[in-house]
Amino acid sequence: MTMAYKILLVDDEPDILEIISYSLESAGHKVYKANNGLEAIKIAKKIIPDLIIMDLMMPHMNGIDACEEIRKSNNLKDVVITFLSARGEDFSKIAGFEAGADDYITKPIKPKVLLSKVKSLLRRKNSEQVQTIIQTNDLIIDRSKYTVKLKGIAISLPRKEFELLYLLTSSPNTVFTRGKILDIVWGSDVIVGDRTIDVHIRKLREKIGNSSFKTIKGVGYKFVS
Amino acid sequence: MTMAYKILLVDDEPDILEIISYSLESAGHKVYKANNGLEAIKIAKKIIPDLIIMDLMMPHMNGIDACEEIRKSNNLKDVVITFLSARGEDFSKIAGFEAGADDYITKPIKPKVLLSKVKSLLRRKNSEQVQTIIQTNDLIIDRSKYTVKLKGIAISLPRKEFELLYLLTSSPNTVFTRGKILDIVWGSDVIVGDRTIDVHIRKLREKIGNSSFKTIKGVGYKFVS
DNA sequence: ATTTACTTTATATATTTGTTAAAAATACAC
DNA sequence: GTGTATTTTTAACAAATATATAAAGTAAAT
Repeated sequence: MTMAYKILLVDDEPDILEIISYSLESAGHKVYKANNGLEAIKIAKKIIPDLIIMDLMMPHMNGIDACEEIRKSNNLKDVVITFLSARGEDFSKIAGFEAGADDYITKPIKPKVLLSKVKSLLRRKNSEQVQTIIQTNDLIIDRSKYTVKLKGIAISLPRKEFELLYLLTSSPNTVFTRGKILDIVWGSDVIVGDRTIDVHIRKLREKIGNSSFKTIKGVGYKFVS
Repeated sequence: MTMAYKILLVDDEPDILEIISYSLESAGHKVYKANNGLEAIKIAKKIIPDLIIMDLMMPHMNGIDACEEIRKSNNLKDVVITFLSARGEDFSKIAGFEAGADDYITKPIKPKVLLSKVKSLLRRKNSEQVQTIIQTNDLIIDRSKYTVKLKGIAISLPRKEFELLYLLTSSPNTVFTRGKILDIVWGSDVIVGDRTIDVHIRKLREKIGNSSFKTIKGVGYKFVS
């Protein structure tokens, strides 16, 4: 009954990477590896891990900067991040929390300690989850599975379209301004034009039905149920 | 649609001040400038800006101290404050937000990024509005949802009509002069004729009912409940 | 190499908003 | 009450804006 999680492991020492990954994998998790912060960000964006375990000191990009960068990404806001640090790096530890880390583990790493910590971190994450399934007349949207059913038939939506649909259906009959949509779906740091939203709405209309999405000129869009 | 905000810009480098202020001003904001923290506090207390963009490192008084000082002032508690920081400046200082900053922007500053951030910060501030739902005998008006229900039936109104209805119903049985209506619904710097208001009233009368809107000849209109 | 997702751009289309002028209503003086 | 001046209503039109859509470019994934 142990759920398998995606864990991203980031360290520049191959030995550490090996040791930790072995113990996590034998606990049934799927482990991805990166050698530095830059690589970590790249992989994280791709796989959207449940947990990131990251060394503080690394070449190219250190853990704190990487953490900061990761927290900026909309899809990765809720990922649990924990740092690995050598004993005595007290100051950095504090900085790590400010960067958005959830916990830290001191080297040398004892597999047992690590596993129990991972378990507790992921449990915390899971219990914090909000509403993941939205139902309307014709739609069933499952956030955790990333699936949409229209009148019982599964349809597949790319990420942005899904997020947009999810946002609009989360408050039916409520108008969302383009600004708000950009903030939530794209994230406040992303710069895309307003027309981009229109195009995604169009795609949703094609797939879900024209009448479900109402344009409020001069204001924004709403999902009608 | 584009609301003009008061933005206080604080930096000791005249060039930066110039560049940022130019891009903010061309976006329609009113920009005030200060060269250091002390000056910033002085100006802020006077003008009560909507947003303060402040450099971290400045002579006389640095950004963090100024920020703390500003947060102490009662009138300035709700002002949005964002720091400017050079890339690589001690992260703990920036990300701590202990001083009460809401966000930070790293130099070098790209105007597009800045504007998008400003937009999003100010939107956040604005969305913390209070009363959004107005109820009268037959009407339910929800500002945040941008919806109007007349005797339980949803009707849709274009923006200006909605704003006008919202204004009049926000104080039923109170006469609004055309001047006041123009100021609030159209904005004080927009120039449209008085007849325009009459026409919009007419449209509301068509949709909501003639008797709801009373003309006070020579004065203005009121919503009767 | 091909497909898929996302964004941008330009043009077409639709809707909202604003103006005008004649008609109607109202206020007021006599 | 009647006439006159003033203000508002109304409808039709003009102008300004916002959105829809197609097409094409970009980047990433398979």
